[in-house]
Amino acid sequence: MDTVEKLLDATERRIRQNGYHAVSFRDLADELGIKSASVHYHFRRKEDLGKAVVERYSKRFFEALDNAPDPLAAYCDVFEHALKRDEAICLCGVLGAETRGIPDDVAAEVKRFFEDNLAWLTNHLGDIGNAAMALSSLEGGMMIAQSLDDYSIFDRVRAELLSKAAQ
Amino acid sequence: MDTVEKLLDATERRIRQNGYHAVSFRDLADELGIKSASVHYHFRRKEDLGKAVVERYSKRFFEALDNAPDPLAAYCDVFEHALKRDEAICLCGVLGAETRGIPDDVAAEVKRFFEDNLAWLTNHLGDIGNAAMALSSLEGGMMIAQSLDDYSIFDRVRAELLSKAAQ
DNA sequence: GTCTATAATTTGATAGAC
DNA sequence: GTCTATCAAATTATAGAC
Repeated sequence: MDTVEKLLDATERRIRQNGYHAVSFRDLADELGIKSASVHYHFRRKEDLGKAVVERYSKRFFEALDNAPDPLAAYCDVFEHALKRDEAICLCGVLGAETRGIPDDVAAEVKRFFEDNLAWLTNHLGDIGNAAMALSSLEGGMMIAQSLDDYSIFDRVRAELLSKAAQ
Repeated sequence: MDTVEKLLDATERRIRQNGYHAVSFRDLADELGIKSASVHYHFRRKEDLGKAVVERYSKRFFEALDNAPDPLAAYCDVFEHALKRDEAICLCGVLGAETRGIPDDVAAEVKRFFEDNLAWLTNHLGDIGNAAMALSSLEGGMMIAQSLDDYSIFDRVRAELLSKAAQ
């Protein structure tokens, strides 16, 4: 795997666990066994790296939703995977909470992620109210599960969403 | 108003808008027209300040819920006020997203806030599934509304919560 | 309670050799 | 593409005068 990909991996994990401002070029370099100047070679500014991470995250997110037989269940699955496999919340959930404190072009990319999510959900669920509830509760449920260090609140959110949708 | 109260105000606003790591003693001092050494006189370490802010926030939050005739509507109101009057999301929503990247004692105070919220909601709504949905969707709805710079998603969440509760 | 002064560390970023 | 070396700025925090 090339350095760029490794940098994107390490940055995504660190932002998702600690927040944008808790990620430094030196820490990333140490993790990869290189020097911080080499990180700057691949991404001149920190916001270039941040923007690239969000773009890759968003692309992968929607690819994982392709051709799902049950859209809402598939949608919940993607978030559940992100939470339990990676032991971290949604990248855009972290960055959205820090919106005003991060560079404008990174915040713009996060905004686009949420707009695309609402469009996808509205398209597949047919109702924008249900779309708003699904996105908000899953994002909030991840954040609270992380704070409590207990996934059960996320599981309850998922169960409620699917049971109310079946009515 | 004394310096401690002014510091708590400024810190709360800055964390809620930008995140924990985007708040510095110098910025706080500048806002109050004092020097950063004077901030350290009142709060020796940054985590002492952070913990005090969460404690005050939590105390005020539950005071605002006292004696509400309609618990769920009152609960939504508190979050709506926080979002629209302060033009910022929930303090613990920001800190919860940064959980692993902030000092342990601050994270512990945030965890307690969410535990208390779930207990209050479960007590007043009677069902822990509804409690999980209310807390998660309101927290998530605030965060996404901030990212989109558009409150309508929060308003939809609120409307959905109240209409589903009435069924 | 606030100040000046300062320490020690970390940060994002660049220049130029290899 | 990675390195050494370095910079300017910012950070948390402390000592001691007033």
